[in-house]
Amino acid sequence: MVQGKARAILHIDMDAFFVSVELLTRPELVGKQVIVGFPGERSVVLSASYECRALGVKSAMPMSVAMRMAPHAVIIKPTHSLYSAYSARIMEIFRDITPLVEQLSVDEAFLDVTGSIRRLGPPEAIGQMIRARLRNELGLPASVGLAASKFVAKVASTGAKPNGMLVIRPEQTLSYLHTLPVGALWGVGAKTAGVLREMGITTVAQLAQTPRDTLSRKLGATGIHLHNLAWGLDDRSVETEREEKSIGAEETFTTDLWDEAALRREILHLGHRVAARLREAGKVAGVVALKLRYSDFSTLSRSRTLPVPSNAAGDLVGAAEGLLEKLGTRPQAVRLVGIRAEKLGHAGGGMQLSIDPRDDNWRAAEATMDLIRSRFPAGALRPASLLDHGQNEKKPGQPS
DNA sequence: TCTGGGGTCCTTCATCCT
DNA sequence: TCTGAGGATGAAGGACCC
Repeated sequence: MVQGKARAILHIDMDAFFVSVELLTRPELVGKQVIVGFPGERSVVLSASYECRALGVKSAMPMSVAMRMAPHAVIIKPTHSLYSAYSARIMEIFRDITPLVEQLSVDEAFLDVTGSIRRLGPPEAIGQMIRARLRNELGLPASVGLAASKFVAKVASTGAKPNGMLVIRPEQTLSYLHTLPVGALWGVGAKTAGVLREMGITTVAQLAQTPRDTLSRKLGATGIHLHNLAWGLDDRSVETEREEKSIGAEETFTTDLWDEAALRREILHLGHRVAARLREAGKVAGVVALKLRYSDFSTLSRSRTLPVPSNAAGDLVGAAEGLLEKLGTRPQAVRLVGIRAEKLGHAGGGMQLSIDPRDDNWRAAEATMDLIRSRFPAGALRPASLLDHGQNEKKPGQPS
């Protein structure tokens, strides 16, 4: 909703972020077809250079399809630690401009620069300044959208790609939005687009002209939300604080798995990964969820509330194994297994009490493992039950 | 073409409690 | 003691995003 003095919201989105970071150390690949992702059969494209995108390659596309579309592309395995490091430097630059930064992911954020105008000049100039700093200080291209609301700013940055800036003034909002397909709206994916198509709606303009009741009947609250967006109504503010609501880990096997023991080993492995991340974040889990995906891609999840919130791997693994047992025999081979910690609380507020002294020993052992992990490379330490087992189930290049 | 891994949010259904 | 309504909560699944 644009009322009174219009806000100045920037949405900044790095261009082909993973690829751009990799090219910093491989300048010979600039201007070439480059894909970041695992070359394995079951992986997907994480990021593609614009030279690849011109051939139809997109993020999240199966790697096998991408390689067919761009057979000469150079494939680079991802270096997530590097992307995190650059992400931190990008966010530093943003916070140098304004404290009102809402980080959406490693490579994009909203900035409310309404209060920075007196100090730094008009928002257009601030946007260009940020792009220049990203380019000069980090060597990374970014696209910027400027509008009076988060949603329109995001749409604008998409329209600005690659390496550009698009300003949508309040009075231009509707004429711009109504030129777009419904898929441009945040929250319209393949399914919702399909429902809308069946209703004869393929553009934002058509969506805007559809009665709210009709949309509500078909799509529930989503329909009302989309109708608001189609009229440019979005008064959400830039949120600087965000608390994690869940922490999880999952693994897709190179070949689908029937072997019970191998499945349990993976659950043990994932449980330790999740528990370590919980401890690192100073959190405890109130609920543990187990996720299985079968050969036919059908997915099921089961969850269990822990008697006492915990961040000990033993507790997470125990709950996940209990859920697995409750499922009984599996109708198909398993393609993916995952564990997620939910209903997170702060660790330490109420230290877990246990009647079993062995629990304290385990917790002490896990705290020691955290310490060793922090000083030595990842993967140097793992539970004994994971040694010399199950290596063939892992995807190539995946840490274990 | 055949689908990763990390998340968030929403809807629906079941269960418990008053 | 039985029954039904309605709210709160938990569990499961789906859709979506990057």
